[in-house]
Amino acid sequence: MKETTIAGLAREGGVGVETVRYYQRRGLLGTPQRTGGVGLAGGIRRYGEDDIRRLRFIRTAQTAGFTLDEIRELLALDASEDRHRANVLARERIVALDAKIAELSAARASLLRLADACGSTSKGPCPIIAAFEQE
Amino acid sequence: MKETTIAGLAREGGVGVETVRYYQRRGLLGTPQRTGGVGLAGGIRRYGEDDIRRLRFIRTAQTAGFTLDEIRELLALDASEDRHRANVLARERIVALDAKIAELSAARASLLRLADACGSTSKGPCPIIAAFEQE
DNA sequence: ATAACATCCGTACCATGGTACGGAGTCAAG
DNA sequence: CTTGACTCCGTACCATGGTACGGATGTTAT
Repeated sequence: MKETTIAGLAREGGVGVETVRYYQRRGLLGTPQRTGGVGLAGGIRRYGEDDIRRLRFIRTAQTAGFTLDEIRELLALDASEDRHRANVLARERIVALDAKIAELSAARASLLRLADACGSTSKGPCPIIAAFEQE
Repeated sequence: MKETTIAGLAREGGVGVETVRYYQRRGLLGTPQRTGGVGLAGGIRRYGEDDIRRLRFIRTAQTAGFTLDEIRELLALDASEDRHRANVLARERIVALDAKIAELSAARASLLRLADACGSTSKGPCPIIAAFEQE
């Protein structure tokens, strides 16, 4: 069973150590028991595969546009029986995502107009503002 | 010739007055000469169609993922002869946009898997983390 | 000409998502 | 058994893109 330290976890998740710690503070990742440690103090926390999966999930959920607070809810839901709530959150996000994708596609079209207009050999200023006007 | 105050400009651009003022501070919008005003002080600034177009451009450029600093550069470029620079910026952003659109599409697929898995009638927890795992 | 409302501007504050610092403790190698 | 790298934790700081406050001044309707 592969166990690692916070640095290993961060590496596996493609983030920095400080970011892992930040997620812990925000309640997205747990803080395992410290191992070793003399008496009351010290010791190092060890992380396993579950933590890595969890961290990776956080990153991909972020790309889906969930905020860290929403991701915290999703993570709580993952273990709960509330399938309905999970379903609602997913569908809401799909709608938002579709809107965002449409928006970006429109922006892409504008940029293509811009690049075309400013790629030609003719002289003079490039009408940047105008290129966005037919949105 | 339709002239308006900052509140009208903000309304036309779909933003708040404070946001307009923020863009002015950031150098994205100008501050026209104050009209009226007794002696050295006071007077109200008036805005025209150009300002409205400029403000709308800022908003749509933001949806294309440009930062306010980049938008400031675009606005400066709009009047300049540097067609090449404009072209480069546009093409760079198209590449970034394509990547972002692909990312969002992948996230959408994950969410659809999630909604499917959690929409079924069966009981138990909904595997939210797992639904994102085949990315 | 006065009340009611807008503008102007500086400054402060906010949310989000981190990133950095520094002192104390821990651990493995030589 | 010391040196060097890493961990832990609290706290501070950062960038981005705003939002709010408040006093002085300007404008407009009655």
